[in-house]
Amino acid sequence: MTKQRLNAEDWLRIGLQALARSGPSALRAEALARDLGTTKGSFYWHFRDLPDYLERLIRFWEDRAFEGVVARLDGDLPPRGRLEQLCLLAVGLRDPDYGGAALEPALRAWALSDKGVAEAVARMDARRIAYLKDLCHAAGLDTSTTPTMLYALYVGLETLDHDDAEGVMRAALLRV
Amino acid sequence: MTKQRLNAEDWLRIGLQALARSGPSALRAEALARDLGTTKGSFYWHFRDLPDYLERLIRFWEDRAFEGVVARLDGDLPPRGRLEQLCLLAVGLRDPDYGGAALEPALRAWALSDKGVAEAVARMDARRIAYLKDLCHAAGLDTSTTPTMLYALYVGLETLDHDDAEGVMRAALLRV
DNA sequence: GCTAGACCATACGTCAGCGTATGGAGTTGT
DNA sequence: ACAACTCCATACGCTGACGTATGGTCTAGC
Repeated sequence: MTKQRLNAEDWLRIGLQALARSGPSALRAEALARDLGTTKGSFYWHFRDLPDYLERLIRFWEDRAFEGVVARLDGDLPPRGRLEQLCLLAVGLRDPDYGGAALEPALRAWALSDKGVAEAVARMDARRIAYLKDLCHAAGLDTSTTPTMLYALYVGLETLDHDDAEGVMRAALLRV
Repeated sequence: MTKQRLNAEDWLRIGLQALARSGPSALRAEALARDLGTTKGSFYWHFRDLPDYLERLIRFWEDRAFEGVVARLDGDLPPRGRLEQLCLLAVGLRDPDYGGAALEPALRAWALSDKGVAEAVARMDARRIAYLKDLCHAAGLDTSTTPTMLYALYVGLETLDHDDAEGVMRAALLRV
């Protein structure tokens, strides 16, 4: 039932899923090939080598992880409403095709042993916090600690994989 | 200047440091031996094999990570004061001999690919959150979301390795 | 149907890291 | 001094994973 001819994006998607499921050590050509029901012959057709694949994998994530959430925001809401919607969206639904909620903790894990990944994650964090800061500013909230606090809370809830992450985030939003 | 005869604890300490510095992939016998200025002959003298070492490493952490912080609390403080002291201690000083602030994110990274580690981390999380819940209860605070919120914030700040983690935590404590 | 190119399977060389075997050096007690 | 024990160095075989080489299969276009 799995498709027989693959393209590079199939390999990248399965890579994010494997990363989310089993951590960075799952990013090996032969193991991914098994997941896709093929062999590494296909892998080395679509990618020069493993570093090439990993580099494109991290860019694949980076190209989607910011827009994916922000694009869903309701532009008609006032700043405060958009802030709350953003925080609740972030801790809520994720796309399982791209690794689901476990992806980003695994990415941070990967960043521990790969400088390029660490830089990509740092860029993403900075970008998101800057966006949160703008929203807080527009909503007339404190901008010195609140944006970082909300973001750290998001990262922590994601890491802990807490059942009622949304409830906790909601309680926190009542207090900012 | 490094000591010539080693014991098992030397290997465990260097293991936590390597884990914190470079992630789980650094937990290899020969690499650790280089760090200690010896060879894997010593490693296999003190440990049966790698699984044995890793198992003892995780227990080594588990035996210290809870008591290490709680023992420093000032018992004379009222509950609310102890809660605040605990949160600020947690995001603050760490023992670099045992891996420093980067250790626990690396442990969570490791947990992604090792079931035993995942269970140990889950036990630790549950234990700490239960302790926080007791403190919140004694302080007359909400116990449904606040303990998890404070803990997730701690985990997030630790993961982000934020410069002013203490300031962010302090701001959060003003609002619980 | 045939050819060209895109895509995949398989076999192989290479290397890193595990675990073992064995001998040797250092230390302690007598 | 010697024996016994603790601890470490080194050489070796083995496995898993990377990357290459080479040939096979599928599909599009004519």
